[in-house]
Amino acid sequence: MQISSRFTIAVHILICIETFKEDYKVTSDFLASSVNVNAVVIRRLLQQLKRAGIVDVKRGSGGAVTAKPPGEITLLDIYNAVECVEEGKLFHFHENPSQECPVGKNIHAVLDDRLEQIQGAMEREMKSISIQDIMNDTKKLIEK
Amino acid sequence: MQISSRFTIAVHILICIETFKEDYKVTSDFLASSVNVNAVVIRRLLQQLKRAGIVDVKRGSGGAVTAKPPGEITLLDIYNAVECVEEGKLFHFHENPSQECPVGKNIHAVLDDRLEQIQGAMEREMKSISIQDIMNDTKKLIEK
DNA sequence: AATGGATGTATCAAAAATGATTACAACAAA
DNA sequence: TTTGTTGTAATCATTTTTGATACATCCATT
Repeated sequence: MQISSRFTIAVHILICIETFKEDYKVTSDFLASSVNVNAVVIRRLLQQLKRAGIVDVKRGSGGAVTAKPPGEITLLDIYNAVECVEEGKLFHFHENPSQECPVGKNIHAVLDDRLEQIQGAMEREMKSISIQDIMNDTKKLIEK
Repeated sequence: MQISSRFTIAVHILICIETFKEDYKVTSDFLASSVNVNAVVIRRLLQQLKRAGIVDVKRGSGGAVTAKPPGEITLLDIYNAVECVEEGKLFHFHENPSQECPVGKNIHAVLDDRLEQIQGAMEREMKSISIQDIMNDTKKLIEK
């Protein structure tokens, strides 16, 4: 199955925060308008990003800001923050392969490393892209 | 969300077919026992693998065999065969970003390439691993 | 200290995907 | 013709996601 839209929405949120931080108070309603989803979805995501140390959210007066420089926030950080899968495992393994069958008994031993290798390649690529990178592209497009 | 267990089950199936092809008729019931899921789940997967040209399944008399050498069946082939997502896209994009917002309007333009880059890294790694590779490891473990 | 705008979070509902299971027609070989 | 198997439809339960409402909590400002 696909990786949830939480991930692309979270990236969208961070780009918004950085783009508008000078000119607007970036509230969950503001973000909800840009992304076009319910404000509660945004608040839930902001909580996850906050727990991961990526953003700060102010109660009462309101508004979200990044908690560290955009160059230090990678897509992998965001993925890990919002993709709440057990131990960050990309692949769902079938639960109870037969221990009587020679193949069933060994399937984990022969597959686990390969799956990690694949997931590792994906994560390496995610780690190589920062919010700053995407901000640079965004600025260029907006200025045009 | 995670990639469905259809993927690991499909790999398990193929390893079973190759491991037992000399000694048993590998039926959906046989495979269901090793994987420990319902036989219909196996049959559905075998159909998907068949449509992708990976296995042949015999009606009536029964049994499944690989349709090409295991060295030519990669994990990417299997992934594409069973992970029935629209256009094979790994990431689910939020549907309707606001066209009024400068960020919403451009979010696809700035993200699509990056997402493809990540997915590409994953697929490259999947393509580098064949059923033969996994068979080699499996044989070693079984013989021990 | 009252107010007003915002967050944090619980709860419920709806939609989509997964996976289990039953049932049975179609098929092929003995 | 019998037997074992595949191919596939139909149904159900479960899980995950996403949408939506509601409201207590918070905090800056008046």
